[in-house]
Amino acid sequence: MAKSSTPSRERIVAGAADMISRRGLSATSIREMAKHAKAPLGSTYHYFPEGKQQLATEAVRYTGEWVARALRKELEAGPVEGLRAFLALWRAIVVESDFRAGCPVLAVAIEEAPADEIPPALAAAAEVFDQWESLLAASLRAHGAEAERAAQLATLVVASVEGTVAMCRAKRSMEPLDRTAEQLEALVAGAIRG
Amino acid sequence: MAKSSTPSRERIVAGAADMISRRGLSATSIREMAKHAKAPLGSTYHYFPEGKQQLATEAVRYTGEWVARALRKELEAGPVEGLRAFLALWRAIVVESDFRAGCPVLAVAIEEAPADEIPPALAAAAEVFDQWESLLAASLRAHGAEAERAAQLATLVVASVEGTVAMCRAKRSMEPLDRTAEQLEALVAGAIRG
DNA sequence: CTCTGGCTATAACGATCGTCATAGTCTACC
DNA sequence: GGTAGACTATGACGATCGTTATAGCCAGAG
Repeated sequence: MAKSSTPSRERIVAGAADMISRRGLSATSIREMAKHAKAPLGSTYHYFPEGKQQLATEAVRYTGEWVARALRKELEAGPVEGLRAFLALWRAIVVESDFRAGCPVLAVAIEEAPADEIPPALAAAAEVFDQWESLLAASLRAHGAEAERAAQLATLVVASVEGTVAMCRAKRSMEPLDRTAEQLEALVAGAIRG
Repeated sequence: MAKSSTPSRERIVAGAADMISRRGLSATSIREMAKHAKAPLGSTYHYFPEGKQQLATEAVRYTGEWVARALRKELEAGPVEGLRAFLALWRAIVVESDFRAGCPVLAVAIEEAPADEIPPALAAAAEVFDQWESLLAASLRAHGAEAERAAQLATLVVASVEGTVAMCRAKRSMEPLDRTAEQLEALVAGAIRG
């Protein structure tokens, strides 16, 4: 085989990320994910033999990589431009879904509360947040921001955007993101200036 | 009857809020909520005849009121003190649950993505966010902050704390909240000074 | 004491869940 | 052309979901 490298597997992952971002992890069944990706149910267990956890983990990582790629590219023009791209990206997801979709990474991070062990999907979410923060912090430092402040600001950006997206969905309004955007842009601009 | 006003009903709501904050709405069953509150399943439908939606709605409002009460009290000492109390409150929830609990309002806000109509629990979440923002913004304005800036900052505080709590849970570390706290305190202090 | 009505106990309803097993199809290579 | 192995089709498993129904309990009012 091999030629294939069918986008089938990737379609499932991307579709899973989308559905998780709308309804949360445990409200999204494997059957629905398969149907949404026009793949048979059997295929999901063929590609993801460890079941739902594996699929959720890959969906988180997929989203993480997708956002990180956009972030890396836009950060080349500077931290403010990177921030603006980050904001625009989430704005588009919320607007284009008519306030129904958000961030699948946050959705997974919130729904996993095991007693004994850490599920892989939760660990993946932590790594994705770290990755986004690292990209922002590195760019801030490269433009003159002090290290500690850069780290703090990067965390604030990721956290507040995640929270704001959820608030926009609840309120069915983009005003929270507008407000957060203005504050964050001023903060980032100030950090690389002084 | 009437004398009763048994705390039974309230116990169910409080327990539901706690469980939702740990596992999310759809991962929390009514049976488990009843058991957690040591109430029979029948009672749940007696007190909340509209079922899970009603219970979720009341859990959101219950949490909203509880936080708002703490916020109102501590804001009397000023915006910075109010912010600190807000941060301490969420810090305690995360730490005392060993990173397993978060904010039930956020959990509900994220898990509801209906096609046709807005579920009452989601509307309640929007109102709770609004309430928290209003309290913070009013305090900021009362201490000299310009109105627009106060509103923006209030949104940023609520959103970033919500997001940070989720990040702390995923990373199993309080570092994100430490960083966010420092940034927010500086911002609030700056806003009421100039 | 009787009776009323808030609360509980118990069982069931259809639906759907995650997961697995098994047999079948198809394609790529020898 | 035949064989291997990737993928699909189908159906079942036990469990659990939200919800409802019905019968029973038990305190307080008359």
